[in-house]
Amino acid sequence: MSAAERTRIDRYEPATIEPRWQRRWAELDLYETDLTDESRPKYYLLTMYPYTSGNLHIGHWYAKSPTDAIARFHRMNGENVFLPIGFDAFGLPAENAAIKNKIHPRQWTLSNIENMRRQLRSMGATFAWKSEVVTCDPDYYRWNQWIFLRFLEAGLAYRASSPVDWCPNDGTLAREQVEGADRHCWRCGMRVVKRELDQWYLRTTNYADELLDFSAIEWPESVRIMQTNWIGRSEGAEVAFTTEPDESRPGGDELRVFTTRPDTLYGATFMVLAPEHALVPKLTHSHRKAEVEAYVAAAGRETEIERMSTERPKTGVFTGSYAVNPVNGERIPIWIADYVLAGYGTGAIMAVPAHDERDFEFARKFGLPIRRVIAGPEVTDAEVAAPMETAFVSHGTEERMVNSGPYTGLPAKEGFASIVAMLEKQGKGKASVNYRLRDWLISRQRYWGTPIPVVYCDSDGIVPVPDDQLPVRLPEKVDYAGRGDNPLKSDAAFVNTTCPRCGGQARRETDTMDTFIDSSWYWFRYLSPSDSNAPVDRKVEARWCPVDQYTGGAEHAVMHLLYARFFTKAMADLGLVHEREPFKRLFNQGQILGADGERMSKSRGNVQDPDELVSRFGADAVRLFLMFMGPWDQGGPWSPTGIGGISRFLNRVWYAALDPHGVDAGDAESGMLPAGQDRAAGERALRTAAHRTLRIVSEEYAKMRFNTMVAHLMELSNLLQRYRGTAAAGTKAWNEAIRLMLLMLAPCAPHIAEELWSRLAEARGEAWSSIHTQAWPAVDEAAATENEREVPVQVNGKLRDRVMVPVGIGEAELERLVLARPKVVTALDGKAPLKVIHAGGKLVNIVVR
RNA sequence: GCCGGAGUGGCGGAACUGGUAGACGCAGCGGACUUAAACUCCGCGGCCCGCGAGGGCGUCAGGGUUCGAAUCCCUGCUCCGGCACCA
Repeated sequence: MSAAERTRIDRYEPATIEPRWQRRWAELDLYETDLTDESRPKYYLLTMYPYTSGNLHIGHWYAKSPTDAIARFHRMNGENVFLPIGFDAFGLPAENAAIKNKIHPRQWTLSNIENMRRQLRSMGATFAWKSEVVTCDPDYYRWNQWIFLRFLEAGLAYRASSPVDWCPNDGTLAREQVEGADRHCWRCGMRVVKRELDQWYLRTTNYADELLDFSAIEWPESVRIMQTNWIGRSEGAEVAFTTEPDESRPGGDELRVFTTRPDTLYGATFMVLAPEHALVPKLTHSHRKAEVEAYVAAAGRETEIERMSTERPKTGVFTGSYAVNPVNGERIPIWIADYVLAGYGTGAIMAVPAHDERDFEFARKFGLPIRRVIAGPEVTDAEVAAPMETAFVSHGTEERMVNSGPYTGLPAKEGFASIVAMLEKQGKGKASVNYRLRDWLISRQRYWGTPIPVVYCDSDGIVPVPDDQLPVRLPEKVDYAGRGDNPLKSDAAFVNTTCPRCGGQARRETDTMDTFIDSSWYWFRYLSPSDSNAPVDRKVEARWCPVDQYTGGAEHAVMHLLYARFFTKAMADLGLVHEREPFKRLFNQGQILGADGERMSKSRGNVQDPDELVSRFGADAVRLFLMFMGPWDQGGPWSPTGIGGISRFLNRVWYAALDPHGVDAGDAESGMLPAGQDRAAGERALRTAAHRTLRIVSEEYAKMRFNTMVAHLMELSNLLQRYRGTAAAGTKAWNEAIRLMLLMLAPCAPHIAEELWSRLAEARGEAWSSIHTQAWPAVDEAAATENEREVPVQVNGKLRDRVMVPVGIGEAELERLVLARPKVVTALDGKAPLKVIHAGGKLVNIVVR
């Protein structure tokens, strides 16, 4: 097609058509969901709401374009789709910006939201904007407070003093918000230190076992494994040792330990207590006092990083006391060492150096005895007696017990059970389960979050703020005064209040809630965003929950996704909701990295701005390109080089739809039907291709395989291109193929599909009705079936020929045909076939010797 | 160290449940159109040998199972994600 001819019809100009349709769709409320509509099945689709950083980057588009395509696909398939959007609007960056630019966090956040709304709209996505929630809105966070008060009443929230992870920027952190071997803050990267503080906790550990049960949800295995590991359930036993009396002390104190290896109890040669263990002062012998106190003090000063490093050699000191092993009455020394953690189990262990690597290292260093009590099936008596070079940790049905009194000779697994039973009988222990999971520390020492709704009264202690006084609002005027400190603390008008119980003077809690509280129930709020009676409308929730499909990044596997499950279960137990799982299906999309393969960040200067791409190529091209890049769960480095190919594809669709008879200049063949084809054959080929594509594409939308879905649309477009300008163009079959192409394109490239749809309707003189309200087309199976098929022919597994055969051909017939092929005859080289394999009509393999 | 996942052309990637490796696209090359360029269109394209027909090799490496392996099994290497002394 020459330039002159091309101007005969309008060019494809995304910059003019896209905003026009976006406006039109919004005017028509095309994507607002009627939550009361019960005539169609519901489909609750949720994408993780963005943090209000101010700008969307290409990663947001990568996450949200396919999500929007899913929404549109399901809507076309007759479901009532709800795809809400909102903003995660509390958090430290707002405060940092406030300090730096002297702008109020609220103002910073709200203006960022304005910009992000504009950017999100430019995607042309089907978000139900009228259901939007913004978490820094008092109408939202008052329900954080309300739910917190219900948790408090139910004993699910409590205040406790313990050593906590403290980040100089973010204040205290939950356990899962501290990352890496160097123990840094997940958000700002600062190293954390330990501090002893009074803080608020939520009892996530109450739900440890239920959180391990994933039977009601379909989540990626990797996430389930991560959560399982994070919860870290260990089955074992608690064993009571008793302290020995000596010349200065009476003894008789009970020292309980947790062990996962009761089968090794005869191998315990010493005990180790965490330096913080309550019995340490009492057990310290007078002549060891100085040394022990110095060690405890040093351990207290150390940062977590030093203490937790596995590289560091073991340290510890002897207390001077001894304990008695309940199974054999043996007297073993009690040590303290910082490799034993105060916060896990009982804060004390029995050390079995022969069968635990850490205890082994410690015993070696301090010359403590190492006694083997478990041996593998091949180990001889002589070897059992020989000194050990490493700890032997395996214990299954193969391994047997040695040096274990009456248990000697038993398989380790049996010994485990027998010893636990014996301990229980004698009252010296019991089977016990421990979890790595800790309760969720939610207190944060900063301004821009939800105030924790309690006051402290000198006479009444901790008093919850009554419901009718909610929300406890953040004061508008904030004085940062240049300190990194929480400005609420120095805000007298906020802090000083009266006790709701006695009316006397009281102080408000100045800590605010972890922002993960906000995201732990936000999808419930989307269902009734302005309900002023309850956080969740149970009627609507009953119909719409759980979320059918949740999409978002894998980085939230053990934080947000675990908190959300905990909240849902706790809220269900409080009768606030019906469902015990928040998200039925989860999909983790991959992450888009910078062109350098590194995480996109302003400081690296590798951030791709989507606005710029949209103005150059159009939203449809950007969306399609992101979907085409590769599997959605894979992500990868950003490279814009391929986007031109997508533009070309959309252009070809444009001209095929509007100008079927146009022929582009090319070689002499163009504009002619393929050799041997008449118009009818061309039409048949078009119909077959269109319906086969529809069959595959429908499946790929459902399976979220967008990259191959786009590839198949391109194949169909290439075929249309071949017939464009031929006698088959503009025929009924051609128009059908175009129609199917537009319908298939509609979920992923909504603007161009709508534009062409409306132009074609106009050309036919029909009234417009949006392509996005059309039903997904049905495959014409008769058209999609071909009557000939190509069968590859192998000789000894090597491809030698291909034959076209009628579809229903019998094996004998096919075999005769194949053996007569010249290429096959040559390949056989006169040898007689030993065996002929028909792989279900898909392939023929002739085996010769 | 432990637990996951992945290694396929110059690049992104495709290949159903063991059955034609490299779909689709990018970059590249040749051609048409153009005064010219861009755009657009037609064609070529794993590597090696060959004018060609064709042949040999080829999915991280090495071994195995099978008529047949990118796909299954064993051993090793590399990369990515998670965990960080949890007794």
